[in-house]
Amino acid sequence: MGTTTEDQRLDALFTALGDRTRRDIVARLSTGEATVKELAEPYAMSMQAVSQHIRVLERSGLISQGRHRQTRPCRLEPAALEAALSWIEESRRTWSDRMNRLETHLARLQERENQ
Amino acid sequence: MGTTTEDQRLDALFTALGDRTRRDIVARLSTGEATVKELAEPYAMSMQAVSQHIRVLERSGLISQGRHRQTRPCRLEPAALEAALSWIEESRRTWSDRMNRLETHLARLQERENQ
DNA sequence: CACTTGATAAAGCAGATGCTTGAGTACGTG
DNA sequence: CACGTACTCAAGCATCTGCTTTATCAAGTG
Repeated sequence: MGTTTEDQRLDALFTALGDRTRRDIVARLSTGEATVKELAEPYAMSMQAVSQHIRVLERSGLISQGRHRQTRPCRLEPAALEAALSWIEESRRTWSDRMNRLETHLARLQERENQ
Repeated sequence: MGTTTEDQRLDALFTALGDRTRRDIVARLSTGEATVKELAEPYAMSMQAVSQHIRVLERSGLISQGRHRQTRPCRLEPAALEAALSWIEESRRTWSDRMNRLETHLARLQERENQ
């Protein structure tokens, strides 16, 4: 558990998702592949800026880029999303386990009081 | 859907999770409350630095701080975790829906070919 | 070939981030 | 009251980010 490499992986993942533009891009790619130009179209910023966001997303493992003619189509890598999901779910599970223990503990205390 | 405020909320959430120390703190708090001093103990950095991480987590809604004597106990706010989870699950759902459609489409094409 | 299109590379810059140290505050204890 | 403890506030600083612009490259098109 908790190796440094895994930490770096999660750093890159969550940092990548911590930007509105990049979340937009991920959401867009969840509906299918798209080229850099297509991804850049909705934004006021330059295509270079979007290209840099794509680099961040690629380094995080969230997307990958292929080659087709003069374009570089981007596609979502859902495995990376799963990694982020898993981390959150682990924390949630730990928290709710503890809540359940507290609950049963309190229930027992109350039972004794009512006897 | 997709209001600016919700975007800012998600920015804060994912950015907060994009740091190893802050994820550590969240994981630690999923097992129960802790004071700033207790949270700072495992790290080489100053308590002030940890206090600043806590501020970031608080602004993101992931944790909240109370007061008890001279300490400020921190507790996890699981609702914020759920918000992050939901965003990821939405993207995943969109992606897998599309995959299912592609699958059935390909199956149909193959059926016709085999006739 | 010259020219356009889709994209990356590189440099520069304003602003954010993660830490530090030093000072201040609030509560509790001798 | 003086002192210790648990913290926050504030300023400073190195580094990182998110963008820009200019330059370059690779793949089609006239």
